[in-house]
Amino acid sequence: MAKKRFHDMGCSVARALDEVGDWWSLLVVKEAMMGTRRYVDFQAHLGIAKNVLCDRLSRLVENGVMVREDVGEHGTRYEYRLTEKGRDLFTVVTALRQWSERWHPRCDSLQLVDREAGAPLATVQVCDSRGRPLTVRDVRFVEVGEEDADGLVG
Amino acid sequence: MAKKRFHDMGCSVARALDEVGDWWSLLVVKEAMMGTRRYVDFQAHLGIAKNVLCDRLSRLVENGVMVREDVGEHGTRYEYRLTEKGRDLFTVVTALRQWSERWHPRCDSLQLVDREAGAPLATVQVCDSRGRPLTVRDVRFVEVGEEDADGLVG
DNA sequence: AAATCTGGTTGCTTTATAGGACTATATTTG
DNA sequence: CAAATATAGTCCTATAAAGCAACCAGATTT
Repeated sequence: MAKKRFHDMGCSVARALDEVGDWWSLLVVKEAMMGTRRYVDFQAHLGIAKNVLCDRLSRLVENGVMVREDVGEHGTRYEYRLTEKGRDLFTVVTALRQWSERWHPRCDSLQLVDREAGAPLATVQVCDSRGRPLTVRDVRFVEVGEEDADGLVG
Repeated sequence: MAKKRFHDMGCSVARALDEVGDWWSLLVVKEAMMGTRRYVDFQAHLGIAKNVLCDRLSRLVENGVMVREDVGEHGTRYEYRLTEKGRDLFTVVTALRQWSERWHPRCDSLQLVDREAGAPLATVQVCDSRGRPLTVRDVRFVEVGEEDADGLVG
């Protein structure tokens, strides 16, 4: 009767969600991407309960998405920072952000721009090997080593 | 003491996760993207509890991510299908899939290929307005209407 | 007529989450 | 020097959500 976990479902999407699909997890990652590093700041900015924050940070550290570093020059002080693996979730978070902006406009006052030019980012898209955009209807799922056809989606 | 929802946090990522960030929600969407349409099939393929599946499907329909269609030619029969909004989550799901494949190789036997060429997809990336790949360290978050600087991430 | 299929609902148990009180160490303030 | 503040938690309790099995109702198949 324990909460079902997804890591053993033989599906990479499930495996990913097992690590970052909990309530709050991706928001903690997103907050870290905005520069937040300290426990109290995560707590204040997100409005998350302290014990839940504790649990999420621990799990993210366990899974190699973040690291906890002692920076206690003055007093008890730690920093939670994204690892390479964590920073690599930028695509996921940005895809979510853009999806949200397309379907619920004006719910956010923040905009992402590239640091160099100050211009808005391009839309994240799934593309084929030659860079042409694809929808879910343009793809097939094949067993590695086998051929497999399936119908249209939607 | 009710579960905290994210829709009113003034953050588009939070808003997105409020709709599809529940345990199981994105897996249901992913399953639909693979062609599954019927209640019993979602249940069998995912191994999700029936009442939870009920709740997730209802919420996805409420939020316009899926639709429930009566196709009861023979007996009680409905189909749950993705809407345009739901299909638009393809980028998010694919980004998650690719992230997972990078960080936990060989946990899935399925591969996505484009229907036309049969070739694997390109890697989903965040790019600037001219198509050059960006990491989270290459972006800034600005208040719309204002300028705002922030430090490096990670 | 009985069994099966489909799409649920209900009740029960376990786990998660929210919120507040509390702690321990270290630092800053008066 | 004493008191207040800061940081990073832990512990406890109440409510909500998840998992599981049993049950149900209409329609179809056997």
